[in-house]
Amino acid sequence: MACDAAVPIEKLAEEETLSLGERAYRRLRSSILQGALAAGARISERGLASALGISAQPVREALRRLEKDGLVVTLPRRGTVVAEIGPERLAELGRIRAALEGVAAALAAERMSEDNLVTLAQLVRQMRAATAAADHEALAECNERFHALVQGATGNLFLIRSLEALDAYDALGRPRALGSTPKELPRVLREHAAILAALKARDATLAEARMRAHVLRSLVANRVPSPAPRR
Amino acid sequence: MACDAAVPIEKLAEEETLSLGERAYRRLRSSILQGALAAGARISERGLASALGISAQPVREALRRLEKDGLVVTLPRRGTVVAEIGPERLAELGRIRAALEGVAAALAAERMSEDNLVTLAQLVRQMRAATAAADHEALAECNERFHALVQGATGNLFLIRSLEALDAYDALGRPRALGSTPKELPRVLREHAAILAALKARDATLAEARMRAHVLRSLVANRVPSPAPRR
DNA sequence: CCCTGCCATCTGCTATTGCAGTTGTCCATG
DNA sequence: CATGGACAACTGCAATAGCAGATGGCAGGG
Repeated sequence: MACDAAVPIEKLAEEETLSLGERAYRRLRSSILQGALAAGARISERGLASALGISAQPVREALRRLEKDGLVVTLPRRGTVVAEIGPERLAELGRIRAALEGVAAALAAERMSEDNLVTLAQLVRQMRAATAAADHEALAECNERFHALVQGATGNLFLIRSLEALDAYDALGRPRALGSTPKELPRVLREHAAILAALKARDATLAEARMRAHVLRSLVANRVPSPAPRR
Repeated sequence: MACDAAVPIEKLAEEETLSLGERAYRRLRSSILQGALAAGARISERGLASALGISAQPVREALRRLEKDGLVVTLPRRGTVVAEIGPERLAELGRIRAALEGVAAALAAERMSEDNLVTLAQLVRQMRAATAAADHEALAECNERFHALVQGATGNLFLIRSLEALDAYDALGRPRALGSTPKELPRVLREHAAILAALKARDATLAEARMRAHVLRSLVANRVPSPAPRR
């Protein structure tokens, strides 16, 4: 079966063979998340289609998926607009995220592979170095990989998808203002280490509690100055 | 603006003016949930379209939405099949549900209206009567309304949608086997009363803990005999 | 008899076309 | 000048037609 082919087609095919609807979805999603499409902006199926150089069908499909994500709302026969999300809703979603990440940690504690635990330990070491060097960028990436690994270890698609959707909300509600905290770096490192310890010990309850508290603390640390308590 | 119309169009229009895609989605979803479309069954866009007497487009749209729900998986260029869900996944989803319902209870404790609390109290009274009469049917309905009210009181769309999706999974994984527990009726009543008390006291932490424990207990009570621990 | 290659058929996917409801504008009218 | 109604330009929605890729059976060569 074509053993002569020495070039690994599979790699580059990842981005090229995706359906147009899929590509439109990802592109639109990132546009919204990065703020290129501000909240409340009106979107037209046809207009967007011609802008992307494709038909209206895939665009419509992408919009439907974004609607399921809650990033967009469609008014029948009137138009589609980018969803808006207030600070109070964002706080609620943060609490939901904390709960879900907690469950993810609990599941991971029960069934995470030893290999994954080793990888997590490596990540924590990298975080320690990044913290010492005050490298916010590296720390943020390690943090992301840490959480992604824990979530992925659960193997639970529903959980992963829900957290991805929450990520989207999070990025949507916090427009461009995620400058990592200045002196909170040691706390982040310490908490991840503690979570890792609980995972290694296969203590689901402890892992859940620590993960949940960690996420909650990170949320209050990262939040914008204040919604200026109106009324 | 057409003030002469004395007939409330809005009511019956609910089912008639829905888009074909929306109707196809609901119909397919209920078919899957009720077991008419068994897990693993193959679905064809064209076939289903002709069966429903509509075009393939709305059907495709419905399938995409179901895919987002996790009720269906699509293999590119090969076909679409109804998702299968094993008992272990079901248990995981139960824990996720418990966590989410816990957060819902916490949010509800903080912002639930007094009217809603009164309604909940009425529901608990009805549950007491149903328990005394051993009316499983009525108890189940009260239970559903209780939880729906708590969830709705949060006003959080993401939370509500996630729990709806979990309901779907639940119904999918537990095919026709939800005969309420025989002698667990008093426990259900007691726990709901306790949750209501915490909500009345506006104690978010307590409400969350009680709701979560309640859901977890209901899950282990309702679960099938045993997945027969293999290995 | 078994394996290999081809081809009819089915699949999801995309483009094109047109329909029906909504909105905003412009002109005629009071 | 203000107001009401009709027309034009949108919008999302649906149907039709045809594309490329995947599958299963069938025939031909080993």
